[in-house]
Amino acid sequence: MIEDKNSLSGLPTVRRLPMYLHLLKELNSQGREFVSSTHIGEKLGLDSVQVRKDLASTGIVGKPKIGFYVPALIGAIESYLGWDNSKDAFLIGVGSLGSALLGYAGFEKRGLNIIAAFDNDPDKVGKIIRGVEVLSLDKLPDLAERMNIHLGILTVPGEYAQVTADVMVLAGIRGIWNFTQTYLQVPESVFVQDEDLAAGLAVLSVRLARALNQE
Amino acid sequence: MIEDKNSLSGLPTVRRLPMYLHLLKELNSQGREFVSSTHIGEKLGLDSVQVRKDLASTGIVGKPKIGFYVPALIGAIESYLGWDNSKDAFLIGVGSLGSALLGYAGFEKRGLNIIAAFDNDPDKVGKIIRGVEVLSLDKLPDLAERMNIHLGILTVPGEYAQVTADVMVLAGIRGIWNFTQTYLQVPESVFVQDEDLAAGLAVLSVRLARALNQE
DNA sequence: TAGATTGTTAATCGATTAACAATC
DNA sequence: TAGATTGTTAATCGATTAACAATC
Repeated sequence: MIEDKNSLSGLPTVRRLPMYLHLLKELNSQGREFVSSTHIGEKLGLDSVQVRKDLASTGIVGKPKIGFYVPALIGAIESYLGWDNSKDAFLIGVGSLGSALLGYAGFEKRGLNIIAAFDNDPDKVGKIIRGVEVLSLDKLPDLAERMNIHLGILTVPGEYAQVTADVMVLAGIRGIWNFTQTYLQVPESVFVQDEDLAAGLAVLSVRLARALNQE
Repeated sequence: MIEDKNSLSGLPTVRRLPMYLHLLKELNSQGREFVSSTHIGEKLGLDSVQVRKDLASTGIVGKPKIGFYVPALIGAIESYLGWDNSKDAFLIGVGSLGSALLGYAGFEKRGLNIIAAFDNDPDKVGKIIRGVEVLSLDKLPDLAERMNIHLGILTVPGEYAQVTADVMVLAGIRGIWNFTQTYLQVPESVFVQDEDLAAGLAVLSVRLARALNQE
């Protein structure tokens, strides 16, 4: 079965699942056992039908009149997202954004372990930033193979994005979380997940302009 | 005319505009005068029809057989996004992500100026981080009014997100760029732009699992 | 039982893609 | 002129929302 690598089907749902998870963990820590889709929807500004459809995609089944058992729901979402399994990753480019991501506590609790960082700057190589050692980019191919790493977080300056991605692909990286502005050309076997701050800023800019002009 | 604040119409286009802009500036610096939608599409992995439709939303008009005049296109996109006008903003929460954003050079060239940062931690108040002074959160309401600030970047820990947002709204902030995981309850007159790293990580996780399992 | 809630099927909505006329 | 390219109108596709039967 061939899957279009640009297929976005189901992705809006996948993007909402972390919101549910966040709320459910809060409810769980408050000792709440059951929750209805109506309640979740109210808390997150979503329609209850959409909540039920999203949750159904994880395979969970609720009980009429009662709702969903919170611990089971948490487990189902984490399992669906694979956040109950550990995934090792490299981070490439230890600038300000890269450094911030190295210290982001949210990765670990979602199964993502950054086990090494890489940079070309001799001033940075050898340092330990937020508990992660910074290595020379030369060492990436060898290490990726030996440690069986398939995932890379790309935070280099835009002008080096493509050449760095080429190195990563050759080293066997199969997924690139791309924080640069550059559109990466990669083989079909590799997927790129773009995380573009500028896209959010664009929406923000347009909406702010509308809000300030219209009222 | 009442506008639904949750309206997403046109937003996919708005989110793609920064990509075009990035490419066009590169072409411009290479001295290229004209570019076709086909060429843009090839460089960015998009269909040429979609490129034309996206560009048309900015009001630009191309020339059959020739394409679009690059400098005019750059100007049209920047104007449509309002990136040619300066917008002042506050940043609230000077943790690792907040600090990284303070140093993000991409904001300035898109018309976003962070003119002050706020935090409740006495160790941080009074410091200057990446050229921006960190002030006590107490001072936000007074300063927002005096300086006529309507935009806030929220990077506090999740558990303080709602109370901090409440303070911001009372202070007259009209737009909140929300980097926390918390869904914010705000009045209709305020818009929230969520920027959720976990959403991207969720998509990445699901796609990586598929890629590694299926082949 | 009655009513709240789930889960499914159908309708709507918006965005993308296809087809094609207009134009330099 | 011929052909490449734009811009528009129609068709398709996927996601959201509405309607409603099933169930505890």
